[in-house]
Amino acid sequence: MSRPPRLGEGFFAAVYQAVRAIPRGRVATYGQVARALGLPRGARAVGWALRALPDSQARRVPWHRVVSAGGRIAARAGLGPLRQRQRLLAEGVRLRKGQVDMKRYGLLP
DNA sequence: CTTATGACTTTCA
DNA sequence: CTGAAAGCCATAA
Repeated sequence: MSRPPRLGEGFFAAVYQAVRAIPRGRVATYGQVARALGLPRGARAVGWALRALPDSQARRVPWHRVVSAGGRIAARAGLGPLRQRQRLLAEGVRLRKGQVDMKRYGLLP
């Protein structure tokens, strides 16, 4: 049987896999994830992939551990930012002025 | 093929 | 600290 066309199969999967590798209680930036994928300047593309993250996968992909440069929670429509904040707090990530202290919780130095 | 979009990032005023 | 602008990347249309 032939496979159905799977757009962005590689890239999306790579992003999700990289995000799954972020340990509980730790966070990484979009830029760091992009780097891990070999795209030093593909931060926006990572955001695109997470935006397209289906609820089914959201269960096993810790998308809330991905933040913007400096530890800020990326703004977007809906309750996303609020839920992200709650999830982070729930696993012990303290916020400093609404931002994550990357020195302490950043996965990478 | 060309445009437009967005969970980004960095630089500059 | 704010905010604008430009650069970047994968997709969507």
